[in-house]
Amino acid sequence: MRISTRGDYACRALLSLALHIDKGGPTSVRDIAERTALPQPYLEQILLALKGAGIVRSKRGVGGGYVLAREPAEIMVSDIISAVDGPITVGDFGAPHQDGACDHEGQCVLLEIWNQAGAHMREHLDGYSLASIASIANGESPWPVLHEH
Amino acid sequence: MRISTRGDYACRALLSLALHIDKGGPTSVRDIAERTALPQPYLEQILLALKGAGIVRSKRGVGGGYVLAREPAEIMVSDIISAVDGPITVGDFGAPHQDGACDHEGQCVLLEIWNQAGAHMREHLDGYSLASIASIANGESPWPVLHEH
DNA sequence: CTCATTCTCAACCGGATCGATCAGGAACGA
DNA sequence: TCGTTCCTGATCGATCCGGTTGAGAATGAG
Repeated sequence: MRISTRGDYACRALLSLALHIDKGGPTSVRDIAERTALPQPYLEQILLALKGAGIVRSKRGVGGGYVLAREPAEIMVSDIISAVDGPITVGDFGAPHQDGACDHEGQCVLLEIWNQAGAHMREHLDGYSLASIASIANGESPWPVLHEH
Repeated sequence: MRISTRGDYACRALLSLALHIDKGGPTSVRDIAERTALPQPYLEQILLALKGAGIVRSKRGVGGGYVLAREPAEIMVSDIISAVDGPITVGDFGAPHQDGACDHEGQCVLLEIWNQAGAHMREHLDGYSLASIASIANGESPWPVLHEH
């Protein structure tokens, strides 16, 4: 999985929403763009995708903007990435034991290794919620201890 | 890191070399292409990159071809991927605490998460050598137990 | 009702990358 | 000298990516 700037931008925008969640009301795209220093028109497009995935809600008209649709603790980085960058996989190879991908020598084994890598990735990104990132950013929480192999 | 077909193809080709290592002599690109069912002209290009990275050696003229430059047990999947697909990272964002990437809100934290993901990836791909893959493919070894998070 | 605000939608663009091919050229061995 | 085989570099079409543009439609303040 390559994490594109879209995924990064989406996370930055949502992190900004999470950090200012006390304000209660919606935040306009313009404000988010200013706080995060991201290009506003591009950000609009990304927020639309996040809305489509049910991660944010929107309100139009004056005083409108975007709000997180769930609690920050229930929005995982993996959700965000797959909403804007598509499913979290490491490559677009067929599944093992399908479409003849394993007809030659030990190639199934390689496919399985790529799939494992994708699964690792998903697990890792599933270990961080907006809430946890926000509190690390605030200095309220330390970095979690990571399991090494 | 997105693993492209180049990385996959490179591994398949080298796995083929490892599986037929008993023959001793070099194997021509044509033979490798036939055994792996990969497009030969494309494969040539990939093998050239692998040669540049010192993973295979080549011999020209009749009876020429490619040979693994090291023991299969000493060639890691991570070596192969980074030889043909470039460094194993998850995205091309600047390093944390550099070029102003962390000027806005808690964005450093996100960068660090991406870097961790890349590191995980590298470790995972560093856990398989050509030799281990070959013996799994042969049924001589079982799959290793994976650490879950 | 009117109007500025704000989200929504769709097209578009330049550049990069990717998978793949093609056409020689250069080394090597018989 | 000649065929085999690697080597080099150019090229190609398709796709994606980061980003812009421009018009439209809902909303609420006045």
